[in-house]
Amino acid sequence: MLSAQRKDHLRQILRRDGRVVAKDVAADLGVSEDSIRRDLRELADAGELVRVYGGALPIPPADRPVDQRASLATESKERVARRAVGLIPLNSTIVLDAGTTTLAMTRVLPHGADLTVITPSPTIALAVAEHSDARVVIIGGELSRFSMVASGPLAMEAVQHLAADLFFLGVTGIDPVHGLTTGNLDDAATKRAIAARCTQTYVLGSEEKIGATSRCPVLDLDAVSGLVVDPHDTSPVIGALAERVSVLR
Amino acid sequence: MLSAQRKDHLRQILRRDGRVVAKDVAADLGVSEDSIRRDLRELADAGELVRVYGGALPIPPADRPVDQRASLATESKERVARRAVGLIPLNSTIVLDAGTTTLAMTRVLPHGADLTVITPSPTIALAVAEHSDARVVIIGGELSRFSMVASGPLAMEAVQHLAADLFFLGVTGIDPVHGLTTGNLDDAATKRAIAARCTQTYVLGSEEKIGATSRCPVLDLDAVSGLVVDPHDTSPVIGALAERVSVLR
DNA sequence: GTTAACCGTGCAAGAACGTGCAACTTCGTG
DNA sequence: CACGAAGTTGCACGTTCTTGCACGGTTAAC
Repeated sequence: MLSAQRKDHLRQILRRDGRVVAKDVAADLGVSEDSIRRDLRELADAGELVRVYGGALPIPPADRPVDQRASLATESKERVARRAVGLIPLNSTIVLDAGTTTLAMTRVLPHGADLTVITPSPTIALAVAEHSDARVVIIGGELSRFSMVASGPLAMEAVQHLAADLFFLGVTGIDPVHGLTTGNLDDAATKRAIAARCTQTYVLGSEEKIGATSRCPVLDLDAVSGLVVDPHDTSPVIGALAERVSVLR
Repeated sequence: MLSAQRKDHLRQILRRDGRVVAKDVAADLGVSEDSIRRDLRELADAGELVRVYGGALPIPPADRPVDQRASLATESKERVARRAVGLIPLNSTIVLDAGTTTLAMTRVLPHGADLTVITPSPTIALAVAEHSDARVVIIGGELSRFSMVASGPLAMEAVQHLAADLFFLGVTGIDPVHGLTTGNLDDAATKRAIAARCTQTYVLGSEEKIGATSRCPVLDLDAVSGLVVDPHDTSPVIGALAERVSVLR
């Protein structure tokens, strides 16, 4: 096991789980805890994580350089993103919708997982290319000014030619009564078309979406495979949602 | 075992396993570790991988040639961009290639000109949407890691369905003998396909491209409608180019 | 306050490294 | 064909880096 590779592994665990336990990793990789501790110390010196008793944690947002903090999602979105990334199997093809939560997902995508990421959003496409080694396929079409996503007839046609395992759907409203809603009619149609071409569809439900309703219906709650929510979210609406859809937290 | 053959083998292992362990490969191929180390060092010098203690790893995504974002447009590029934008008629449909010069064009696009801008580059798409009121159409396909442009079979197919008045082509080499060249084979094919679907093609020739030659031929000089160069550029090569193509400055 | 887990440091063994060198091959030239 | 130049390869050498262990101090938990 190469030292550099070990560090990559540590970074990945940190991104996936939000923490690193030195002892566990040492046992996992079959090396001494000393080596892990040394790696963690070096990564901490490089400013990539903070060392704590027993392992390491990500750098708290407040301590990060400002340029990083500006483009950061809220903590709720980051937790949802982490949970969602955990659903991605190796060697799979996934579709990432536009949105801040999916953008947060791009930062915690696993390396070396042989992923293909399809997206209608130029922003997401660039972010995936920058942060991971996944193949990136962009769906063409006219950019909707509303959401900066390819939509319209060109996009609808492009969608007909794709197929994927998972679709991570972003909406602006998730409500037990009104279902999944978003603000733009074209976008809603594109989202539906993508969902129809994917084996499973998961909705990303960060805090502020739960219980909200927008103008354009996208899908019914029972039309999706699951709803990924913030584990820390205690909203009672989630209980009501759970009666109609499988809730993952 | 030839050195070049060995290097191919190393590249292959790196792609397959995501790492190379010098000792293992040496044993596998029946050559000394020294030779493997030499090969790895050369591949690292060529920027194909990063050398680490014990072997080598792929280049981390963050360090790849993302010249688009990093480098600001030089003054030469800005003058070329301004001259090129002057060629755009009202109510037209144009294709903007990827590149820093086209990126500079997005900042000086006219407002209220009822433009449609088609592009295979997510970066350009976002820039156009931000700086102008043009309709933006993005060409889908697999993102080439080299240039962050949609290319490959999907892009080729998407290109067949478009039509435009003007194509502003970006290349990395413009030479009287070798013609128009770029660094990536797939990209070159995409550029050719786009040019075939546009009434006119103009090449953007900022200073550093004039007289330069890259590996992959894109088009002959006489296959394009014109070459837009920096009015301040006094390179004698431009004279030689003018014999084969109409030069606009 | 006691205990067990965790930490940092120093150290020695081993692995990997770069360099210089000699033997060998390849290639171009006379 | 002969010859020399240039390149490649493996080996030897000293150097650097990594690793696991031992030891004593520190921290968290009970």
